[in-house]
Amino acid sequence: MPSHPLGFAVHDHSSCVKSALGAALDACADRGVQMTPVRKRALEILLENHAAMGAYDVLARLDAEGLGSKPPVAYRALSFLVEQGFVHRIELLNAFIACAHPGDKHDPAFMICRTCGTVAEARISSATLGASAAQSGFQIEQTVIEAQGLCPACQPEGTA
Amino acid sequence: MPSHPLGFAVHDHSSCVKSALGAALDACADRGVQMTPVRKRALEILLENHAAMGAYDVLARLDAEGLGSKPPVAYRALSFLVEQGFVHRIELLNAFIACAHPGDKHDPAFMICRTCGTVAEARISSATLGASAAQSGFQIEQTVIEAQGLCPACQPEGTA
DNA sequence: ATGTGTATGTTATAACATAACAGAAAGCGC
DNA sequence: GCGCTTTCTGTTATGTTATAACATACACAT
Repeated sequence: MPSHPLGFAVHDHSSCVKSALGAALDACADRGVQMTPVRKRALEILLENHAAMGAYDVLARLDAEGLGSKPPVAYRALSFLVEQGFVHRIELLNAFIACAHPGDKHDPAFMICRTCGTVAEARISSATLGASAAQSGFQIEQTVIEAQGLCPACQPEGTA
Repeated sequence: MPSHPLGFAVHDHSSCVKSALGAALDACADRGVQMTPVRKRALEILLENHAAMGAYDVLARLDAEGLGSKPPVAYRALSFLVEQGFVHRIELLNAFIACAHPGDKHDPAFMICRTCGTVAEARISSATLGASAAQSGFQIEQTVIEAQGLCPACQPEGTA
């Protein structure tokens, strides 16, 4: 059982990095967009880190490798990756995380542990929100669904 | 029809301000917390404005009235109001808005128009998210549910 | 070779947020 | 009243996140 759909469990990390990167490269080819060195490295950094990172954290690593030292470099790469669906932005943390379900574009949902900072991406439907929107005539383009709380590992004994 | 549950319609504004303020004062009395002048005025500003405002926008108004000119003044008042459930923070906008359903604490959901900036608070259940969380053992403490898109008034003709 | 589109490099600054400490005001026990 | 504690406010300084604006490079087509 190399991976868990909800992210709070162990998994085969190096293989998940490789497959996600491969999927991203394929998607770029399909869509006719460019996976340039900065963009690719930014994605790798997020995939390897496997946790939410601030834009300036990503920038620091890019800088260490000579790939750019100014904020716009990081923000532009991250914007591209988010647009393409390879990376998600987590509003509650002002941070970014590599997508756990690469390949298909989707609206993500996250569970964020306030103790250890672990972020798990969940697949959920936003049907409830959609129904509410339809009722009022609102046309949804993007949804943000984030929960903060305690992950299984950080809960006091007997509370889980 | 003075008000609409989803916020994209007209309503009796001055009465909604008064009733929300009254509900907040009552809640403070019940809970033994203080609705000080700065806090009260910050809430009134948000209620009167009836739209999402940045912390610095609120601060500018407080400053104009001699109630404080430094960022911590605004952030402290807003933190208090959010804690008490009188105001919600909108992560997508880094902004604050007076609660549309004062009195009972709840996890809010928002629909945000990207054209006119109008924000509507919706009552929705986060049951879907709750189920996903329960499955993985995650203990939710707070949820953020925000949708961005086009409100009825900003949609191109024939699209609604 | 020139134009066009896309991506990168850089400067500067805008916008959002908090740590840390000092002072004032309110409540309480005595 | 007096001293104590708690809570709230005032202020300085700084930290963190994000973007506008403009210059340069590069790739590809005509």
